Amino acid sequence: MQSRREFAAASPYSSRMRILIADDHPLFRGALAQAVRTVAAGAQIEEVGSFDAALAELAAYPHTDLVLLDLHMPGSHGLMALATLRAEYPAVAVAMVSAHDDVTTVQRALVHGALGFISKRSSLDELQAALRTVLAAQTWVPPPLREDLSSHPPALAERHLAARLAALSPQQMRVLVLVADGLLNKQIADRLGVQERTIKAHLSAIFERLDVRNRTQASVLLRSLELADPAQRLDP
Amino acid sequence: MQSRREFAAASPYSSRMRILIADDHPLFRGALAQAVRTVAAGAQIEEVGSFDAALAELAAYPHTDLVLLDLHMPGSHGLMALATLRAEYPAVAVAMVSAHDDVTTVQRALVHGALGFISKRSSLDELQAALRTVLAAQTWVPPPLREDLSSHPPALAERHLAARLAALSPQQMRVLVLVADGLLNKQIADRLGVQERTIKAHLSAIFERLDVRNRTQASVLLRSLELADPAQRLDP
DNA sequence: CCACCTACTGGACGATCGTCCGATGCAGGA
DNA sequence: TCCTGCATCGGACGATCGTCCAGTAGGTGG
Repeated sequence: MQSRREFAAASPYSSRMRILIADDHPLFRGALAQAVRTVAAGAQIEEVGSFDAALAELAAYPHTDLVLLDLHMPGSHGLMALATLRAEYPAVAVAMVSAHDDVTTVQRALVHGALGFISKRSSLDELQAALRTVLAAQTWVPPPLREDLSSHPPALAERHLAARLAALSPQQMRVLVLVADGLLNKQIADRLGVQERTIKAHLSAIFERLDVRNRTQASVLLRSLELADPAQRLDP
Repeated sequence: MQSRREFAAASPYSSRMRILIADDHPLFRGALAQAVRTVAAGAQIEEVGSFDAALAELAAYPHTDLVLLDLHMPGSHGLMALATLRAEYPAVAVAMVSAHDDVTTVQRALVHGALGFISKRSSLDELQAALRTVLAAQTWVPPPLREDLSSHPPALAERHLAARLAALSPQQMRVLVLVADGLLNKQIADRLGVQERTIKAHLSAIFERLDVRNRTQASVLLRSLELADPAQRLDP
């Protein structure tokens, strides 16, 4: 799949590996951390429960080796979180973690730069195997899906979309995310601490790279990374 | 669930029932038509393979009694097709038909005005029971999901979204769809055969009813009806 | 009949958008 | 070192957006 930069397997001679676990389910997050400790004894593990917290953690420690990113958590709009993270930290490997492990979703995650896709329905053995694989900078997908994935290449439109989004610089991606929230240029400028003029310059570049004509079309492209959230029952 | 108008069960004394089957899979479409013929002998059945064709058919025969609408077909962006159809023909009952029958999707379809949800994985007996139910203007959902659906009410945000979108007039919905495609006001005006001034007036009303401030936020709302398409492999 | 909604249109106006020209400083790769 | 990309900013300008004021016409239901 397309990747901005090759991931390097963490060398045993280097400093301790740093692994960030981002999942809003504390129990599963803990189980994930325990599994990581089992397969990578010396790893330094951080746990967060929201996408914003994950971004903050990465901002503090940009040299993180691997992020285990839940597909559905507060602030992460499906694959938008993956794209944001890939734009901001191209050198950081990201493995998606989700129970929503249908072929198309896994395929989309890989196309958009995920190193692997770990199913939450994995057994402990499988989970550990998955972690060993991604820690060695190898792609992992749930075994039952491998045949389907290899026989059905991703849609051309999806790869095209991924290529266009991957062409954006980190700041451009930040601007695009805010545009897709419906903010005005002035508001985006204030949010990012720059002049409105700068936002306009970014937008012109964004439109050119995404091959669109206005902000609405650009946000449609980004929003297409949104996935239907299978667990959006906030109303008891 | 919310509905603009109550559906009336087709009276046996009235003229023949008119049923529109919209599904891009010819085989399943035929099977569906056969099942309809079995449970409603005298019904007049029309079959189309795209959402645009469905709209054209309804434009020609607005007095259709029931539409069996595939969730994933060319031109229908997930639940956007349902919303469009409900806005245009509030009196026409719509039953969604899909193999993508997870609880959340079914629930969203009902919230957005579907009379029922028929799973493509149904047996022939179940399919006929489902058709009899929706033809009697009763809600149908796949039996395995009924317990889940009754115990988990839909998200407040989803109902709020549905209420706002259902408040739009047919023409306003048409405008919104084109806005969400990134078209300029002038382009929308040309497409609908009116003045740009009129589009602006519609947009002001749309923004007020959707409680948003600009076209980008409005298109985000509409696009949230989009579902991840499980079968978007166009690339052999 | 009248109130109400829908659809369409007009003038005017400020706000916002997006692009054209240009510029600077900085970091990283060839 | 040179070159490219990134990020920032400026002026100017036309295009577009969105709202304020207003009006006409048709259909529907109480």
